[in-house]
Amino acid sequence: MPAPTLRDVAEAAGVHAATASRALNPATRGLVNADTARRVIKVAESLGYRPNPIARGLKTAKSGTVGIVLPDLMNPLFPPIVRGIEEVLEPAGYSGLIVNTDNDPGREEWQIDHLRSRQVEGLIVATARVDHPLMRQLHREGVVMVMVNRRPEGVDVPSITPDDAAGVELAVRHLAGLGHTRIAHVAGPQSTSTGVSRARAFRGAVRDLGLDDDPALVTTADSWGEAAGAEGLRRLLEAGVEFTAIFAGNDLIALGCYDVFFERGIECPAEMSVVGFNDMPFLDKLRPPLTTISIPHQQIGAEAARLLLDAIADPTRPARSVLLPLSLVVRGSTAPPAA
Amino acid sequence: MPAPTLRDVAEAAGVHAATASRALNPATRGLVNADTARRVIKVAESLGYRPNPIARGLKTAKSGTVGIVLPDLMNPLFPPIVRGIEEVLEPAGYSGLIVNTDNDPGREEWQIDHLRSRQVEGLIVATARVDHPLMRQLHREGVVMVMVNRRPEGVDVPSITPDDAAGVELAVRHLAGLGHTRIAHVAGPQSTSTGVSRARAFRGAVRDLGLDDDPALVTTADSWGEAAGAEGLRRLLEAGVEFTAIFAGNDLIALGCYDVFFERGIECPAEMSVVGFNDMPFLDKLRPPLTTISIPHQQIGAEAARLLLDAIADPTRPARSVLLPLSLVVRGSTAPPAA
DNA sequence: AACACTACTGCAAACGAGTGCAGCCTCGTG
DNA sequence: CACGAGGCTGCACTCGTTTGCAGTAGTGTT
Repeated sequence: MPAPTLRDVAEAAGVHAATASRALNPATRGLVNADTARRVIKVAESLGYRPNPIARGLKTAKSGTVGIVLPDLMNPLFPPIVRGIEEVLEPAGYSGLIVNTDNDPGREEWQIDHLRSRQVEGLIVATARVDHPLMRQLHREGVVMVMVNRRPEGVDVPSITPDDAAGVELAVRHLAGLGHTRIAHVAGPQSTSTGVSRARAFRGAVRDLGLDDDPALVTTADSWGEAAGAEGLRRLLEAGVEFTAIFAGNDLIALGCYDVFFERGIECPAEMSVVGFNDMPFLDKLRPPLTTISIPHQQIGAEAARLLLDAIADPTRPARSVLLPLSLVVRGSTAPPAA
Repeated sequence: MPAPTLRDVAEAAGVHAATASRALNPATRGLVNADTARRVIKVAESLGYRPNPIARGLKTAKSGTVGIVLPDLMNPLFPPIVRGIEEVLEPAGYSGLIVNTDNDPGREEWQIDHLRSRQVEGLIVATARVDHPLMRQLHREGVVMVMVNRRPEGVDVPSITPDDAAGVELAVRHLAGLGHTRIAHVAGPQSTSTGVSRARAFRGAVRDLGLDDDPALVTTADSWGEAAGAEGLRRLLEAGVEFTAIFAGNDLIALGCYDVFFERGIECPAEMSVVGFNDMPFLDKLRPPLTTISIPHQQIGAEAARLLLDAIADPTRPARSVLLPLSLVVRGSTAPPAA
């Protein structure tokens, strides 16, 4: 009871393997007599024939797999993206091979090497580092790929990114609408592209809305985590700067702020408002529930996969990039400033 | 600049492809002259040769991939498990193909079919449904697999499960140690194996510790979510049963209890203690931070992968199963009962 | 009736690596 | 010097599928 092969099907249908192959492949089906094709298909079905993708891949140099390169699957940001990716890969007959880089350049290189040796047809790269000689090299070598969450500089690669600038403006406008005029920003690490773009957008929004544009109001955390966020807020507080609201570089940094509120007895949102960025799961369970900017992660993944499939189908097509709109989720961590 | 093949290496080294193959494969290296082998290896390296796993797979019927079947990657339970799995798969030269079933039996069957046609060498199955004719059939057909989070009934398949009963006892003992004698249980759905086993363990622990064993103290939620948990606690409250602590079937159910506390003005932990189960991420950010039972998810994944690799290496080996110990994480949601 | 043409099908050669078998050479032994 | 035994290496086939090419039969045109 080994799995039936194409030959078995051909034999049972009384035709040559080549004919069976053509009959089973929709693209070449036109080359064989319609009756014969029908017969072959029926036999294949009754035998429970499944084409062996390995053999097929050997001949066609296509593996039907794409690599998904993440910094860390355990970051709640990524599962929805992966989900979105698979949502479009699957109907197209592709599968995704997921690897974690832990943001370690050496590991990233090793993992991508590993993926290439597995003959992936394309790469979806979601790592956050801002420079990437590796990407540049891969692109030169003709590896088709798309980037997620970051626009590549100088490399002609499709990318799909959330419209951070618009999101930041949404947040700042919300705060300003509540009456805040002195808003602080605990930015993410400036070695990441999102870190710098959000910080830049923050300054822009503050100016556009005519709020206090005081450089002392922004500090940068040295990682995207809670500890670094807490550290950042402490710096601001200890510098004696006055402000009534905080725009955090991401939700984790906002959570770090919560820790500082607790440790210093600051009431949120009565004395201090915060807005995060990303809309991680379970933010609504916090006290107070965190107001944040929601990113359509799943849609990002889906769009990325679509772009990749396009690029695989026609590698010469010029790199198209997509900017996805974000939305503001108002919860309990923002309120008008104390009079 | 196409990737160099075995032939290219052989040619460059002045030997036949067969010799090169043997030289490169540690298992057959002994068959060739040591000097030749060294030379071939050096040439291969300098050419940047990588064996094509597709071609290799065709001949050896091994794909170097295993399937990972999850209900839903977006459930925070699974990423750490996946991480653990890849942690051991990777050094062994294997990769994991992840699929989501959404707990839909039809989809599950389709997905597993898909995996099999991709020639996976084994399956790690982490779906939660309690009956599984499909598993039985796969096992009969000789598909090697291991189950995670659930012990299969009647099928001789290795499994790796957290020691739920011990975990439940840890929780109840903690509450009892604080002085609680009337502890309620909002159980998970009894259609899932963990739902029933935790409920059973709860009754056992209560009896063992000599606490009030009142059937009115346990209710069951009809899903593992927050809404269902809230609903369950409301039922208990409205029935007028007296109790000072709650053991929730999982963390989400505990979160549902938080919602009810908020809506009825119940002080936690002053008036009511709660303990959850699973130790999801960010539980420490809640007010109060949730006391819960921690499951070593990553270790579970790693252990599962090890078991699978063993089974692949020697399919005749009898199914070995592992029960992993859990631990209690005491945070702010538990305190002695109000006097 | 010869011709071109279409429509179909089979043959055989790939794809890249693994492997049983046979042959070669060399060495050691009688 | 002849013979056998190892030690290495090459030949050729295999895995399951795709695909260029050639061949056959049937149809229509002149």
